Amino acid sequence: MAINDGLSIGALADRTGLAVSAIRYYEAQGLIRPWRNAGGQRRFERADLRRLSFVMIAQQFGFTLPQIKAELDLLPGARTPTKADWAKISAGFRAALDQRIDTLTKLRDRLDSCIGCGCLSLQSCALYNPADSAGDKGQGPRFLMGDSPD
Amino acid sequence: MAINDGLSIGALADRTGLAVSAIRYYEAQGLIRPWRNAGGQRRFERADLRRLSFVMIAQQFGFTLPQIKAELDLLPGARTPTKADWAKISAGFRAALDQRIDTLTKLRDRLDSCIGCGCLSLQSCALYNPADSAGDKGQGPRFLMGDSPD
DNA sequence: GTAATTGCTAAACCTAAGTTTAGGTCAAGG
DNA sequence: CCTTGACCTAAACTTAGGTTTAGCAATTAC
Repeated sequence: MAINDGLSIGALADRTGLAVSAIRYYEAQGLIRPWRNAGGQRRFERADLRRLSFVMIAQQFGFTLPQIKAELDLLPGARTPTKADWAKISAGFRAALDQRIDTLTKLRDRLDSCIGCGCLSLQSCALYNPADSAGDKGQGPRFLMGDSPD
Repeated sequence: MAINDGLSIGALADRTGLAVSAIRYYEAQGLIRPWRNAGGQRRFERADLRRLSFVMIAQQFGFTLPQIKAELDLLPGARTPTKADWAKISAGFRAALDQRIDTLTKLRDRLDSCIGCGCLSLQSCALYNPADSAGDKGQGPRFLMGDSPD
């Protein structure tokens, strides 16, 4: 082990389970800032383990890398999240999650009403509500089932 | 209006709300099969309105285009879904939706337990469960928070 | 009849979150 | 010293679901 401590990228990959390429990519996106040893290789602090864990968890909650970076950048001194930080941030995660569950639940309710009504050619199909989409695929269509107003 | 009936791609775009480019893309993916008029332009049947509506709804439920194509291809004679078809298919949608809601609900439960325990450096963090991920982003990491077994 | 609109194709471009490859360097063990 | 394995960069490639552009052809409107 080198006197000049710090984890190599491979060690960090082993301990987080991330691919080496992913860690380099996260650095390119500004999520971590390793220093370099004399030979130009990346060296990481132990705190980066927590930082990367935070990234992985936040991804599970559906946040994009830029959003996660924004969260991390908000921490004073760009520090790695502490327990107290976590309590604050996780409350936000909780809210985002509630919202997603709520959206899907409403979609399910609309589906249920649609199974019953067989609305494959109705003027206004409850199944399509652009403002409350589960998929968030762009702006989306305005009419359904060939029943646009003539 | 041409004697030789059928909708032009622009008319179909207007009635579905889809972009013309999206409709051509769906054709390239095999979701619709328009014929061509004497001048080589696409002409669509009115049934394609329903077909595209079906595609849009299925997308909301999180299905990919290949999956949607598979559903459509299963219909006898590759026909456009009828009311009876819809009842069958929508039951499958309902199940998929239930599953997604369930996954998110479990994630929320894990988050709740994690807010309380402040587990930012625990050996086994309930927040990471690769087999039940909300994001489905590949295989994912194996350890969290820098506590991989040494 | 002519201009404006709409349609055609093929290929390039877009985002997100990485992976892969090519060609070369560094570090550790014997 | 020498080999092997880990590491380096830059750029290209991947998937999904399309959009944009360029250069023409067909249709429609006046």
